[in-house]
Amino acid sequence: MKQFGEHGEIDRAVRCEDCGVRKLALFQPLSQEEISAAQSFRRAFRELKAGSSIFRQGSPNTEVYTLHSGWVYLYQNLADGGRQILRFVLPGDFFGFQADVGDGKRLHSARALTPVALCVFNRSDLLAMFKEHLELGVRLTWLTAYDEIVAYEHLASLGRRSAEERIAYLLLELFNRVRLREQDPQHVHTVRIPLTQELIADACGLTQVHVNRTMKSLQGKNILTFHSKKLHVPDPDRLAVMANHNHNFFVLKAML
Amino acid sequence: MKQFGEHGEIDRAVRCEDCGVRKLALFQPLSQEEISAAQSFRRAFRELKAGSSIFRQGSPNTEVYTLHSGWVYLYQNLADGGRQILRFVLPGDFFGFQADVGDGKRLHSARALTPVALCVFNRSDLLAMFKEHLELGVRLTWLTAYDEIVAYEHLASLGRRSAEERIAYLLLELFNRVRLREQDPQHVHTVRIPLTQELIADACGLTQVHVNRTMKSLQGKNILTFHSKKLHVPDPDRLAVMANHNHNFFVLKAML
DNA sequence: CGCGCCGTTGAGCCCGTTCAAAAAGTGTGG
DNA sequence: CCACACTTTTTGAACGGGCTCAACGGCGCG
Repeated sequence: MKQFGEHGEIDRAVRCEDCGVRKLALFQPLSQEEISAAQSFRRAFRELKAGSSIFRQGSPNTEVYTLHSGWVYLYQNLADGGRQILRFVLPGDFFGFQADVGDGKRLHSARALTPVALCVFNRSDLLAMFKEHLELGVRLTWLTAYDEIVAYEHLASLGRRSAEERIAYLLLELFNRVRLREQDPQHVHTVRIPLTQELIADACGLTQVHVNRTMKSLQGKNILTFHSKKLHVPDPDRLAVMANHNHNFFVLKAML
Repeated sequence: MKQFGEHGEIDRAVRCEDCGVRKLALFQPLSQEEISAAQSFRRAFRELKAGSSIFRQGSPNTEVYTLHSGWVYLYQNLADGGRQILRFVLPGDFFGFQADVGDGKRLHSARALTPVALCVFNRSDLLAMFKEHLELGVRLTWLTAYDEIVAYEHLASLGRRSAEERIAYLLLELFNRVRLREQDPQHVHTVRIPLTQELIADACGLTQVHVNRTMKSLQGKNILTFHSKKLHVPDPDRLAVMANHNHNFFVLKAML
């Protein structure tokens, strides 16, 4: 048996084959054998309070994670005190896999937005996983490539979109990602999004004050409401028009 | 033997083991055996004129490429006519590998900035490459993860940086990447960068007019000069300060 | 020479920022 | 259940970085 319990507790850890978020995760379309292989590589099941740091830029790049429950965000701190959020991580998502560049240090930080539970793997085990279970390696590559195209969509958003469009796009994306985790996505119009206006601002490259005003305006147009962490979208198609990020919306839509 | 010559000519294709850009490429740290395996998977060696389209968003996602010579850029067209450049591709770089999302269509476009020569591979052969040569698969994953962190750095740039900083950062990055391809990088202070101000604008999320004014100002501060495609940087460290993108610079520096 | 692409310059405007302060949650302990 | 502290949201007023629109200049190329 593996050494669990470094921070988390073994008895609260779910076995991979019984895991409810697995259908969304790294190990989704895999055989029983591959799933137990994955489980054998798991090094810890770690539970953290909201606001905890998971890793920081500059720290050694040794672990990778699957988020079991809660929300995580990846961000970069800038010299002038600014912060850019790079990605929001939802249950089932894989994160923390970063190319090794020279010094083996993290280039960005990860923090728990809510209380979270993580499945922890050693980065150094990945090569062995590759060797023993080709499908796991292929899947890791696919996930990394997927994160890359998502990052590219966000690049286009930050580079070329107005405040209104950026916010609409971010909320639409999160709305759809959360809906995906529901049993009947098409009929869900209200989802819980545990963000503050400041976090939205840091993800969209705007100030909190301007996020407030812009969301007010979106509300005035009956595109969405967002109160006490509940995002309500009466007509997702109208929000998509607002986001003006044509084709990507169809991608997200196709996954529903 | 494989069917070459679809667009390019077999006789101008270099064998992988003799290839000058290989040291920078996907197949860099590999054994002789793996290199010839890579070569056996190459489907074409394709030469294109400056301005040619390599693939377009919406087209089927079937090929991947190594750039043998010239410059390529990846970009996304937006509904309102705007354009965001996602990445500049230099000789030896791998590109065109995109996660398959539902419909198997490209999410962005690629275009030749200069005359280019490409080594073309079939996307569908990648799995076989994985199976037969584990190291090639690991390397592909590493490269994809590397592209992701580069995209994240650009996200931070577009989200949180001033026009001056964005331009300084882009030019510093390209300066260092081109220098890497020289025999004695540390002593090179002038490199050829085949960009127009409009392309710089589309990469930095600015207008061409404002790029012009900002570069003028950088020139006035003796940070750099850029005339007839020649970028001269008297003191890269000062440019790095201007770019204000602290740690990433050290990454690029470490690779020199 | 003439055409087209690219770079340069000017004037005015607007989106988003900055600074500041108040109001409205939200959680905690008594 | 209230008092208190802290976080988050809301609102106002003024500023400014980057945009828009427009015209001109320069250079390469057929």
